[in-house]
Amino acid sequence: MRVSRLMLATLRDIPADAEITSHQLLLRGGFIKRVASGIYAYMPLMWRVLQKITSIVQQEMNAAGCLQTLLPQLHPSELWKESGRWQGYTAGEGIMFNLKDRQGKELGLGPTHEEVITSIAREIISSYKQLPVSFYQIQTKFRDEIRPRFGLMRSREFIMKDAYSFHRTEKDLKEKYNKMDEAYKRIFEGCGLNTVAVEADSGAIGGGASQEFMILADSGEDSILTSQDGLYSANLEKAISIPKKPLELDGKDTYIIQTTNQKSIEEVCSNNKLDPSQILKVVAMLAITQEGKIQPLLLTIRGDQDINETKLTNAIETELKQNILSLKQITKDGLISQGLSSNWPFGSLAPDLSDDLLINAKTWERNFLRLVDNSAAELKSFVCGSNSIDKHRKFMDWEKLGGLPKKVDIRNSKAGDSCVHDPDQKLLERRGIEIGHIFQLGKKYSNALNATFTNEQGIEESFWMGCYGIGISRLAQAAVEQHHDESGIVWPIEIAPFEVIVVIANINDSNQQKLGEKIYQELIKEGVDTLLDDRPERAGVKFKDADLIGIPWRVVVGRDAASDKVELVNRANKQTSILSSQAAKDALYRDISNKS
RNA sequence: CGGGGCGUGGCGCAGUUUGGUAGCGCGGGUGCUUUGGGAGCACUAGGUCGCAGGUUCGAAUCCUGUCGCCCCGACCA
Repeated sequence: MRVSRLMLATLRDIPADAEITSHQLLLRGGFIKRVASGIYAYMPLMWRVLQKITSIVQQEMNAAGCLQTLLPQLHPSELWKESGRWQGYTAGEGIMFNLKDRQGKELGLGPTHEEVITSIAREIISSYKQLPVSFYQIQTKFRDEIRPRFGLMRSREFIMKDAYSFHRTEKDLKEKYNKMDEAYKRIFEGCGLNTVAVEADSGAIGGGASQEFMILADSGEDSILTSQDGLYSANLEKAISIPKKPLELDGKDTYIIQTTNQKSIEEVCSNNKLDPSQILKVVAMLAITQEGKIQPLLLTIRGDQDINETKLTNAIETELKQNILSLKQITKDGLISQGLSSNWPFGSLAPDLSDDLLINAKTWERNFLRLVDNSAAELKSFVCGSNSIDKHRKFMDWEKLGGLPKKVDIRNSKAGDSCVHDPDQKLLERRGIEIGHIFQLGKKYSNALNATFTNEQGIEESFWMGCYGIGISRLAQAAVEQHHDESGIVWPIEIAPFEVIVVIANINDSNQQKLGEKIYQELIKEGVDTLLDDRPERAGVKFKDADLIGIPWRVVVGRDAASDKVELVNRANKQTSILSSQAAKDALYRDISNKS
């Protein structure tokens, strides 16, 4: 391809609406154009990158025995109602774009494809003899994100590879899961990326074991906790750890301490010579379920710890056996709108707060779901609220509070905590961009959609399912986030839009022109993805553009063209060597064939 | 949705406080010069100042409404 015909439109200034480097560089290099918030056009250079990623993914998926398909983007609501996800995905803060057709039938624009693939599997798979089987597709998905941001990192329309596997046994599923784990590692390595695999929550998709693949970057939206020895790493949502030891509180005889105007843990501590680890933090919240139930919650955790909403949501779902749509704080306004007294002793709440406070609630459940985090449950003696304003109780224990509520892990792990696998190891916190996620779904969807096969005994059984995603367009931008310098993008050669750019320094010099053309033609003939910068620009402009768009190798045909000498420049390390044109080509063939 | 910010040629911005001929840099076109790290000179094209209403002799500027975009939080590949 000739740069003169490429519609290359690079920008010198940083577009105002791009925050992170990778987004800025993709816009400046003309790789993407924003069409609306969270909706982007992939321009020719970007499309080449996406195609390269796609082909690496296809190769590994095919090698892992997955069958490529292309599933519809328009999904009938019936399927999503069968799985029970229609309401959650469309109502309120749901992320599924949805519409009605001319008959008034409701349709959703696919954010993910469990329902579609499961409904197909139930029709075509009837016997254990057909199992296992895995399908995958690479295509555009739609999610009406609450807040699109950072270009392709969180867009409303994006390209994703998703795969779904069907098995007769859990063991078989686990084997596949491990195989996919390996395939994923090869894919990311094949794309020239450094990734970290972390344990993850399975989130809205639901199911069992799950693992995310992260690209480490300060701009990442996820927090990752990793042990120093590298043996443990998990997403913050999922991470478990041992919190630091609480300071002992010695004393058996409970008494009231006056805590006037001391609302926060910090205030109570500094005024009464206490440590946050000696205090119970009690939080009143509401959980809104998919069935419309509004459940008041009374949550207790150690004062120096924080609640993890993902773990909390999971714990409540287990308790209530209903899906949670959202969680929110109980506020005075909320109490008033329920016709309840707004005089709750916020700031002095205790785990034994009476259900009587809810007795006149209009739409809320009239009792608290009480949960206590392990960190608080383990305290022998502690300070806690007294359920009356400005008073706390010192030297309390769980017996005096009428026993321990349901014990759960709803605590955020944090940097500095000890690891479970080895308490001598401390957790470190880093930021990451999630580019892949593999799940063991189990039977959640096959049960919901009644997708069964007949086993050897002639008995119908639901499929064991797995699901495996890679954000193709996000991966492309994450690659830029990981590989760039002050001059622009430094594409890993495996996914670069072109492998080589031949720059004719001065197009008016016929020696340069002829030699440049010749090298270009020969590289093309050898199957090297080559770009020829044949524009009548000054050399400096062409160098700047080549650096910005990040082509891994640059061949400069310039002053010494008459004596068949060219310059070979490595974009990543800026190393330059002056070679005969043949030697330069040989060097390129060597490097590029090593990589592919 | 809550909080913050911004909409002025393709891109980056000034002008808005205090109403009075719409400006600068980059980019585009033409010509001459230059030709290895975003060249110089000259000429030139390109703007309903997001949109709608209002106030005023007069609105980019003041008022009201509305739409869009970006950032921080809840969502996720």
